[in-house]
Amino acid sequence: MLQSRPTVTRISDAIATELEKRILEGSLKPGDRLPSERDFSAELGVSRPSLREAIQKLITKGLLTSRHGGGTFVTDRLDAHFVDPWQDLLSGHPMLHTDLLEFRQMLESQAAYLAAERATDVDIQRLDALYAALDMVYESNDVVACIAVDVAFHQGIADAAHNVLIGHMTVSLMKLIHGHVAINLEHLHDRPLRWEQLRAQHRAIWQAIRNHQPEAAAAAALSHIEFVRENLTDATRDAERRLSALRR
Amino acid sequence: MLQSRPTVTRISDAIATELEKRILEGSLKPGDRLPSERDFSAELGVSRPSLREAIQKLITKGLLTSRHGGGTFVTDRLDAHFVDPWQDLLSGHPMLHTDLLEFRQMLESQAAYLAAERATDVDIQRLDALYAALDMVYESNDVVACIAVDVAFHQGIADAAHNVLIGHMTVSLMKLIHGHVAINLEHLHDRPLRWEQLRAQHRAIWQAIRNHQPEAAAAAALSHIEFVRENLTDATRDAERRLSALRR
DNA sequence: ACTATCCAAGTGGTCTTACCAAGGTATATT
DNA sequence: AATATACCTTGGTAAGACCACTTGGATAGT
Repeated sequence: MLQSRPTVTRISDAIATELEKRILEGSLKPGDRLPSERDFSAELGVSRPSLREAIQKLITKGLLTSRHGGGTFVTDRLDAHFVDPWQDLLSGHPMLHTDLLEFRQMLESQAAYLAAERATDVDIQRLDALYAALDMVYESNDVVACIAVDVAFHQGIADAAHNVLIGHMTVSLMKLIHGHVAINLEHLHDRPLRWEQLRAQHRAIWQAIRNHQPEAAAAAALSHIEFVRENLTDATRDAERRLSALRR
Repeated sequence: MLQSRPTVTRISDAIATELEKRILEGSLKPGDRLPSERDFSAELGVSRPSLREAIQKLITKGLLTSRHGGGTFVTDRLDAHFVDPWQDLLSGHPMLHTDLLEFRQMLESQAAYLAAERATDVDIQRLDALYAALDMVYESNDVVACIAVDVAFHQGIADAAHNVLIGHMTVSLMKLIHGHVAINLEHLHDRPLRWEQLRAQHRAIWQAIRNHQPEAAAAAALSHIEFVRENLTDATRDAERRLSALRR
């Protein structure tokens, strides 16, 4: 295993690029812990020193960190690089939320499109589970759980798109969005009709991806975020109204 | 010797920094050959695996190179120091190029769409200037200038979209893309027909934005990147062909 | 005497084994 | 029940052996 080396003749290099690949593809997510060196070397079919050399390489690249006696972990530097500039930008300027939603609309509709094209059987299975969880949790009144599952659902779609950049971008944006989703769900909480619409939208996206209908999936995702946008403006208007009422 | 480790608990790190120091100080000049791993490890008073880990680290940093059966040498060009983490990741994983272009296609078509909707008079003026410069510089054979203006043109479109995220994202991607644009233009340089197509595509985007035709602008941008994608696959295939010819 | 071939020493690359040191956990002791 | 101890797992280091490749000198053929 792993012995096929394209141009390099150093197996530690092969291991390093393999690990890089797994990190980029997302099978090794930031924060994940690698198997122990002994187990992992056995699993890869290489010796422990070779594995170590590869790990050290990636540590110098900043992709991994290791704690003596603890384990070796994937750094979250990749996401940090993309998000950091925006994080403070957004927190300081709430008016950027519309920009964010616009961007999200583009990103998620494209993700849905590609997911419908490329989703594998395991992707479908994962989405099925996520949708089931989503449907379930909407019955309860646990807003926190709703957010978590909602985010996981959209992230699942992005992963099914099989595009590294889309995957990482979605992760980044979701971290930013977290707060918005809270506002949005809060606002919808006592509006059963719209709550029901939301479920229908998620269902439409899910079905379109399942049936491998790219155009339909993209359209469904588009109108879903469109719905969220309208709702969010409602919500913020309500909030402003309350504020001005207080000032009066 | 060397056992005193300031903050790090990893002796391979200590060795690596020590070697770096020697290289920077000049006691190890570019082109110099290191002692054999066995001798050197004995001389430093460390084990060979530790020395090797340190050497591998410096190899990934680009400071050393090793030839199987030959020896380990100090690299003669020390420019490899400042590398964008994403940059070398991309160069190491060609499969990401397709992902990147796919993402760029989505991003730029959306940017063109929004730009056509929202471009102000000053945006238009700036785009006019950029397009004029682009048209001008294509006459010359200055590839470097072509890249710069090309990037500036696309960045101008992104700015005209008046979405902070799209703007920032375009800046980030353009930094990554720089290399690709070079390959692409290089490849097109002696193909006048395609060169002409490229001009026509830029012109189409520019016109559509000028005339505030969002759909047309998006379509033009889409087909433009599509053209680039096809071209780039051609270019990489050519490059591979040359390589395999050399190996024969 | 010259050339071409071959072989052996030296070098990086890999593997195995063993031991040390730092976390973490479960258990026993108080 | 709270604390402390022993133990197990994990990363870090070391030593020795073997393999694969490079190199250069010795040898054999011309």
